[in-house]
Amino acid sequence: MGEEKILVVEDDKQIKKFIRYALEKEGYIYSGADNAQDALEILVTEDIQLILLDLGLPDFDGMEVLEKVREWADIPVIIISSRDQDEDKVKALDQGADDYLTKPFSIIELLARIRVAIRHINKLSTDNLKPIFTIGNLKLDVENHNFYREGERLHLTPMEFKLLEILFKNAGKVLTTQNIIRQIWGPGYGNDTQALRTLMAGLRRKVEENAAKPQYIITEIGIGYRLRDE
Amino acid sequence: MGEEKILVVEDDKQIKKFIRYALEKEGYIYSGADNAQDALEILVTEDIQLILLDLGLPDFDGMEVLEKVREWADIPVIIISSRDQDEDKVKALDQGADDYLTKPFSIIELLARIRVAIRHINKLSTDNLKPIFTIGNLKLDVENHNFYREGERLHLTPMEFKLLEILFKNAGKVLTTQNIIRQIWGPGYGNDTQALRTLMAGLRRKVEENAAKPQYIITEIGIGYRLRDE
DNA sequence: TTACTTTAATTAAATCTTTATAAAGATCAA
DNA sequence: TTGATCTTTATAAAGATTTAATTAAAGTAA
Repeated sequence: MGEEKILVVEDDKQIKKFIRYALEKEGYIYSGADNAQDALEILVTEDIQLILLDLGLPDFDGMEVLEKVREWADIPVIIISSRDQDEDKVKALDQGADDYLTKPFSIIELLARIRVAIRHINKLSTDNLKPIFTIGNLKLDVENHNFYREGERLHLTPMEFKLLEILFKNAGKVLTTQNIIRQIWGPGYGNDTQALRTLMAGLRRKVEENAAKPQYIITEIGIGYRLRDE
Repeated sequence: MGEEKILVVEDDKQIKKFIRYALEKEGYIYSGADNAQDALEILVTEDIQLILLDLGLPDFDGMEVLEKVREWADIPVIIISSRDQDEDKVKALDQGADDYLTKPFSIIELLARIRVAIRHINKLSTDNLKPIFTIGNLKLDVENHNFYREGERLHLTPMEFKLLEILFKNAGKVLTTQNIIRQIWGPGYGNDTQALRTLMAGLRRKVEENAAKPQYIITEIGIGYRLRDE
């Protein structure tokens, strides 16, 4: 999130500076062009995720840039223009622009519309929001709620799954029993370490080859547990 | 193309009439609601492709409609509002709206922005278009609304079909009961897991050889259901 | 009507908690 | 270092609780 590279095509230095400041503050990577020629150059050499395009450029009309981009890629394009005629907006939007802002515009609106555009591309690429953890021959797919050992899917109870997820999220680190208990049973739960031990025994029976000699879930006596992560 | 059904949520009869005329002239199918209540009602009963939403509604705030819709589906929403404060725009766009137009707006700009939104959903749906699902000896033809087991066509009730479609679309993943309920009955529906269980029993009787030992629709106790996908 | 959906009641199953006991590790005096 | 003792952890099994499946009956809409 927030690491998208945005190309700003605008000849007014003042406005460009202003936009650059706002974008970088939000965590985006900025790239700038003063004219159509440079913009197209940057587009083929850099990995741009979104374009902010002014229509009034010194060399070509911004519409030509839009046309060239659309021949070639589906990068979202937000037009920023001083032309406020409806016909201009319609033409640009039908030419493939994703949004159209008229100058002067507020920077918070611009940023919100950038977020909308990025949401759209993320939906296209069907990003996996939740990670898939893999350690040794164990695999935990949190998104789809699946656990595999040596490629074979094994059933975990809800609490076993939750416990294993906590361990995976902190792989390599030692978690205190109290910490784990609080994460599973919530705060206000007594220090019922016995319940955790029982749960742990059941989980180990499924995770480990030999539960008596754990290879993954290591006990740190007097402290808690740790998932081996080499 | 041009046969999308558009829901217009707006209490001003004048504006609604105006928009209706424009939409129908463009070949869209019009559907109208005066308030939030009716809007949600229509959303669960009709197959809506796009929503034009006024924020100033008589019963609830339009933002609540937006929130409910987003809990449940990815239908594009274009806000049409007389509130022209930047903060309102940012809030709505971040809440999941796809565009924001301030009244008074020109009808040609509205139509252009509708075309942009529809372009987006068409891009989404052509990328992951799978009209006929097959798993084991089950076949689901969503396009023609047919279900086959071992080549033999079986009748499913509308809700059974919808449920099976959801399962097929997420084959291999575990779907929570709450998630399934929302997808079938729509937003604002209580956590009536019992209705789902009954529906599931009926579906299993048709899908499974032996409903007592399901081979396809697996129960993940404490979580939800999963369609086996190997 | 007829087919479908929802509600309700009963039965069944899986999961969670508790308890008892065994095993492993730590401590300390001689 | 050794062995007695205490502390901590592991496992198994019984009981309690939660969750799901099934069936039948009542309500709804075409």
